[in-house]
Amino acid sequence: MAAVARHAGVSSMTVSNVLNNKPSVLPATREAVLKAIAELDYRPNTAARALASASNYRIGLFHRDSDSALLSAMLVGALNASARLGVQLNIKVYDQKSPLDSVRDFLSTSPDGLLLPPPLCERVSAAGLPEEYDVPMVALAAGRELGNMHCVRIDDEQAAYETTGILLRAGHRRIGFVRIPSLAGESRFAGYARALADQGLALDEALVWNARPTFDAGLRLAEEILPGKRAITAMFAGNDDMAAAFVNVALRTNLRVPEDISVVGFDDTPIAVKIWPALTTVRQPLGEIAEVATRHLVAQLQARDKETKAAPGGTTFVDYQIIERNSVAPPSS
Amino acid sequence: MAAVARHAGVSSMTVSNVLNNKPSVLPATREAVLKAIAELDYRPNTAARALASASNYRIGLFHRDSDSALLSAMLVGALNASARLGVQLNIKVYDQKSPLDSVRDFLSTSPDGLLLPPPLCERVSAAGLPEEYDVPMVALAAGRELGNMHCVRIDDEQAAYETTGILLRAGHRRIGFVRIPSLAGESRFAGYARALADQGLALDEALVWNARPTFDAGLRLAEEILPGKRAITAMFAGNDDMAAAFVNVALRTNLRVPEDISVVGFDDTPIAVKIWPALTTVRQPLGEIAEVATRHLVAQLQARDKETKAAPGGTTFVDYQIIERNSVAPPSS
DNA sequence: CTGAAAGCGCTTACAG
DNA sequence: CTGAAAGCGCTTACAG
Repeated sequence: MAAVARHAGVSSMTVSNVLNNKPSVLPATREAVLKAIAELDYRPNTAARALASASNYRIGLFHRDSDSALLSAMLVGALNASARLGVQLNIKVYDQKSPLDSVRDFLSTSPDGLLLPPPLCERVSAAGLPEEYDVPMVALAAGRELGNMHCVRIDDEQAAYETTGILLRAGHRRIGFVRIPSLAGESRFAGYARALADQGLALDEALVWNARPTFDAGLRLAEEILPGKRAITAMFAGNDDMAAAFVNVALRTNLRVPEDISVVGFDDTPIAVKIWPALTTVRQPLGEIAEVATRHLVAQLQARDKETKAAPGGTTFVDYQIIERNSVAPPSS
Repeated sequence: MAAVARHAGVSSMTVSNVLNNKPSVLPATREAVLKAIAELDYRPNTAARALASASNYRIGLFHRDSDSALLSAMLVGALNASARLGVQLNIKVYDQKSPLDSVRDFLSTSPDGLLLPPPLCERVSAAGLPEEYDVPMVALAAGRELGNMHCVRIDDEQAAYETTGILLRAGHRRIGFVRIPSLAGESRFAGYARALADQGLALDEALVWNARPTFDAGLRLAEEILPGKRAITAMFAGNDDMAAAFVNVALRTNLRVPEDISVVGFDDTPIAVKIWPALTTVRQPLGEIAEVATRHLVAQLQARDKETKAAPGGTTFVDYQIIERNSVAPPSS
C-alpha cells in the first residue's frame, strides 16, 4: 500500500480511503490512486484489513453434511462476502440429532454472529435462542418471516403461486401437491392454494400429501400415488429430490413424463438436469442469499457497535426464477 | 492472548509457542498455558496470525461453476486447511471456454500458489504453466502422476480394478466400460483391463465406449447401447452422472436395474443416492484431498522460502472406498 | 479534503 | 527454556 501511495504521490491513508470508497476523496486524487493501484497491480491484504478494522468479527455458518447441493452455492456466497468485508467465517457442520446443541456449543465460543440455513433456522428461532443469547443471527431461505431474527429469502408463496399457474395454464385441473414440514413448505402451500382459488378451483385435500423433503420419502409417496387410477395429472413436488423420485417411479411404472403426468420441483439443484426429463423448477439463488445475509449480519454488528439499535426480525427479499424445462406438458385427455 | 499469558503467569510469546507446538516449551509450562486457554476459552485471531506470520500466503482454488457436486466438499476441505494455516484462499471460478486464460489472469496477480482440480489441472500441466511461472501448483484428483506438479489423489487404477472385480465376482463376463477423456479415465480403464486380464478374459474393444463425463452424453450413449440385443450384462460408467443416465434409459426401455443390467458409477456424488436403484460407486474423499493438497502447497511454499528446493511432481495418495448399494446383481441367465 | 500517529493480535528473530 | 522488542499491512480517530 505504501508503494501505491508513493506512486500516486499521496499518503497511504488516502489510498485506504479510496479503497474503502470514502466520499471525502477528491475525484482527481481518487483517479490517481486507482491508476497507481492498477499499474502496480496492488491487492489489499485481507488479513491486515480484518485485523485493523475495529470490526474483526467472527461469524459462523452452519450446515448439514448431507445437503451438498445447496451447500456449495451458499458457501461460495458467504465466502465472497466475508472476504470482502474482512470478517472471519467459521464453517460449522451440525449434528442432525441435536442441532440446537451444536449451535449452543458454538455460541459458547463467543462468536459475533450466526448464519442459519433451513431447517436449522426454524429450530433456532422456535427455541428462542436469539432472545437467550445476545448474538445477531440471520436466517437464509427460511420460507417466511421469523419474528426474532432477520431473514434473507425468496418469496416462496409467490413463487409457488406462479409455478402452479404454469400448470393451470397448461390445462391441468387436478394438481397434486407435496407439503413438506417447514415454513417454506407452508408458504408454498399457501401459494398453491391461492393459485387454485384464483381460477375458482376448490382446494381438494385429497390431492395434498405431507412428506419429508427427501428422495426416499418421494419414492415411497410416488409408489403409493402413481400406480393404478390416478387422481392427478400433475404433481407439484416439495423439492427437486422429490420431483426426481416421482419421475423415477413414473418411468418404472411405464408412465411417460410429461405426457402422462407433469412434474415440477423446487430449488433447481443439480439433480434437476441430471434426470430425464429435466425438471421445470424454481431457482432459489442460494449464493446471492448467503451473500446478502452475510452483508446484512455485518451491518447489524456495526450498527450495534454504534449503539444504533436495530429492530429484530424483518426480511430481505431476493429474486427467484422459474426455470421451465421438460417435465411439464398439457394433460392427456 | 495477553490475558491468557497473564492468567498462566507467562509471556504472550510463550503462549504463542504453545499454540504453535514449538518443542522448546517445558511440559509444565505448556500445561499451565493450555489450562489458561481452556479456562478463558481463548481462540487465536486468524487474521492476526496470518498477518504476523512471515508467510502471509495467498493461494487460489479454481473451480467450474457447473460441478457443484464435487465443489462443496473441496471448498470445505481447502477452507479448513487454509484457515488453520493462516493462508488467504481465493476461490476463482474459471471460464470453460478459455480455462488457461483464467489461470494466467490470476497468475498475473502474483499469488503464491494454485490448487487445481480436474480437468483444469491436466490442461495447466500440459500447457507447461508450472515451468512458465514460478508459482507452485498442486493438482487435486488428477487421475495419475503429473510430471510438473504435485498431485493429491486416490489410486484410480486400483479403484477401477477392484470395482471391476465386484462385477466379475457377481458373475458378469461381458462388462461394458465408458472411457472418459481424462487422465483419470485412462487410469480407470487400465484398472478395468487389468481386472479382466486377471480373470483370463480378453479385452473386447466393442464393449468400450468413449464419451464425455456428463449426464447428457450418458443419455445419448445409453440410448444407443441399451435397446435391442445387448452385448453387455453390466456397465462400468465413467462417473455417477453417466451411471444415472444409464439407469434412467434402462427404466424407460423397460429394463430392470440391476436384474437385467448392473450399473456402477464413480465419485459417489449426491446423485448416487437420489436415483433408484442407488448406485454402487467409488467414493473419492474430495474434502480430504483438498485439505491434504492445501497443506502440501503451503509446506512447499515454506520449504522454498528456506531455499530447500523441492522436487517437482510426486504424488500423495488418499484412500478411496467402494460403496456397494443396489445397482449390481448377478447377470440373469 | 489529506496526513501523522497509534494500534489491531499475533509471530519472528534475537537475547539471556 | 523464556521474554522484550519490532513489525506484519492495514484502518481508525484525530488534526489541520
